[in-house]
Amino acid sequence: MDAFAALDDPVRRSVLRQLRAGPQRVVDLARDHPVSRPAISRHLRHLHQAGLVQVAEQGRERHYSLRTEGLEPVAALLRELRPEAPLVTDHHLDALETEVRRTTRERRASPAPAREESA
Amino acid sequence: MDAFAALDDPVRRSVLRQLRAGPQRVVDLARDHPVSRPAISRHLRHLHQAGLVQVAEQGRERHYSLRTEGLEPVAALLRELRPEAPLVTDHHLDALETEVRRTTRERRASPAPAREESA
DNA sequence: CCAATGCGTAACCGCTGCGTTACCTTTTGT
DNA sequence: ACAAAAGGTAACGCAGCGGTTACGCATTGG
Repeated sequence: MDAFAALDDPVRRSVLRQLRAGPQRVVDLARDHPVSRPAISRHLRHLHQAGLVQVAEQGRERHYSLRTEGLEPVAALLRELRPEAPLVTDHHLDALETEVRRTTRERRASPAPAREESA
Repeated sequence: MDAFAALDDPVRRSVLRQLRAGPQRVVDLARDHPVSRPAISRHLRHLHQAGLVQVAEQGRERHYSLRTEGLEPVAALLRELRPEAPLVTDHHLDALETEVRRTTRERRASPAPAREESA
C-alpha cells in the first residue's frame, strides 16, 4: 500500500493526526477510534508499508510514531500540480539574510529603538 | 468521491499531470493512457466530483482542465502532519521587508558595491 | 506460576472501485 | 442528409479493502 492509498481512509488519517502528539501504543490508538483493535492493527500495517509510521518494540508493547518522510510522494504531486512560483525564492532569502546580518551589525554599533526582542 | 480517493489512482494522477499542459478533450486524455475512453470518462467524473477538474462544453466536445483548489484538503493534511514551523514566518518577512526598505533607502544615499541588480 | 495485557493474523463477509463491452445521443462536416 | 466523431452511461465480472470475530503468542506483574 502506497502513501496515496494510505491517506485514502478517514481512520488512518485520524490515526496519523493522533500520532502528532507523540508515539502511541496500538491500544491507545484503538481507544480513540470507533473501530476494533485488530482493525487499527491492520491500518497501522498499511501505514507502515507506506512509510508513514515507524515502530519501536518495547516488550509486549509496540510504540508507533509518525514518519513524515513518507508524505513526500504526496507532497511531490502537489508541487507538480500547483506551479505556484513561490512569492519569495531562496535567492531572495539569501540576499535578505545578507542584508539583515549587515544591518544588525551596524545597528549594534549605533543602537536604535528595537521593535522586537522576544524569542 | 473526495480528493483523497481521487488521488489514489495512478491513471487519475496521470490525467491530472497531463492537464497541467492546459485543457484537454476526453479523447486526447484517453489516447495517452492505457485504458478505454469510457474508463477515462469515469475517472473524469470522479475528479470532477472531487473538485480537481472543471469542464467547458464546446459543442460535442468537453474540455477538462485542472482545478488546483480541489487539492486544498490534501495540502491541509500535509500542513497538519508536518509541523514544520516554517524557517521564516510571515512575522519575519514583515520585519525583513521593513529592514530592506530602510537599508535600500540608506544605501541610495551612500552607495556601496551591489551584489545583484537583475530582476 | 498464572491470569491479564498487548498485539498480530487468519477467516469470513459485504461494499466499492476499476476495466471492458455495448449502446445511445448530440454535434460536426462533407 | 448522413456518416463520423465525441462522449456519457449502464451492465457485468473481478479484485481489493475494511470491519468483525476468533485465535494464538509473548510479556508482564502480583
